[in-house]
Amino acid sequence: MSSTTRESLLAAATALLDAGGPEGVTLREVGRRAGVSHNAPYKHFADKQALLAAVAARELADYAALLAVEGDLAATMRAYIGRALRHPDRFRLVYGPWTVDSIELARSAEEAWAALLVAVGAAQESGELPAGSPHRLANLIRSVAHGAIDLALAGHLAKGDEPTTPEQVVDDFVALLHAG
Amino acid sequence: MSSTTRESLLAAATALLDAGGPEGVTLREVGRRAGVSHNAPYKHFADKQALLAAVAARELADYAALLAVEGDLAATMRAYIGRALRHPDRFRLVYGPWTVDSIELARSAEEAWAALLVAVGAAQESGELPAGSPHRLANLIRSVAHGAIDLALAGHLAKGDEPTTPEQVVDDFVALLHAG
DNA sequence: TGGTGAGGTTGACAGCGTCAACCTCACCAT
DNA sequence: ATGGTGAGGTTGACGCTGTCAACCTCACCA
Repeated sequence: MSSTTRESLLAAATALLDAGGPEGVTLREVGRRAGVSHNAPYKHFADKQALLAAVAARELADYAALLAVEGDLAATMRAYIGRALRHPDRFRLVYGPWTVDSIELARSAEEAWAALLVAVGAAQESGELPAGSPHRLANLIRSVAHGAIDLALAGHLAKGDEPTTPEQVVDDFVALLHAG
Repeated sequence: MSSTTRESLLAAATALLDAGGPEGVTLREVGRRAGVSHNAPYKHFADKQALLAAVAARELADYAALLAVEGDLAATMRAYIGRALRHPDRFRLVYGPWTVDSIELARSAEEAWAALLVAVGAAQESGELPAGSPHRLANLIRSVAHGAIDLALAGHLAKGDEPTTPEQVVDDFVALLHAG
């Protein structure tokens, strides 16, 4: 049943990612932390990429759950931004350059997208968002949030003037949306 | 003057990045490509991060130059998107997780930000963009473009429906801006 | 009861980033 | 002229990494 070792490996990998960024995640250290040999991870994951993909899939699933809670869209996006800023390395991992394609990861992405679409649709019905293609609207708002977060993480949002937060950017965008 | 070896190292690193992503850039291979020993790079760069920072600074300077050409903002952003999509790994490197802070990189970032501010100011004067804080407007448009590009590179823009391009997202945003 | 496969082990391998020591030679002050 | 010095290059070593191969164990089922 749900071999606990696999769970320990995932937990160790996540902890290492949080603590030391992508460079900090080493298959051998993951093994050590999980209390197994340096090669045990290969009994549960094809290779390092597969392990990281599993970690990313979990984080992405959490994003999906977060986007699925009812409420106004502005609050939902703030929650998303909050989680991303709280776990920056996970965020970067999720949207990083995947050379492997994991079913698990793809399904989490699908869930997140579906949840966002529902939220946008609801916001349109409640009048919070203007009418129009929900797909395009969802892609737009997603791009704003993602861009603001990623730029903030890279230290490029505050360039030249007083510090700007992703929340501020998204709020500006929502205000603009209301004006239209 | 301007030791050519340094230039060769940068060129080799850039080529490796383009060809094999971040994992493809190896200090030893960079040395081989440049026709020097595996330790020669250390005579020109403190470590691997410093070499990559120099590559990133160059790309960022190119972005700055691109943002500085006169023209309507929509076209400028399309040019930016075009270059990012043409060199995805450089784009990711530039906005990646820097643990070192290079003067060169910081200055290129400053240049790019300044150029964008000028472009936004001009667009406001020409009536292409609405009035308001140019800083906030610049951060917003930058976030949209950056987010759309990064999501597209991660394969997350086209999820669920027919393919969506970053250009489309930015165009939608500009249209929204005009409506307001 | 015997075999089999999942999950674990140890040991090896090449490649990596980096450090240390050494060499060479153009260049400058004496 | 000459001596020293520092920039730019070399070779060799170190420990760490991802991965492969071979082996062990033991619960479980035909």
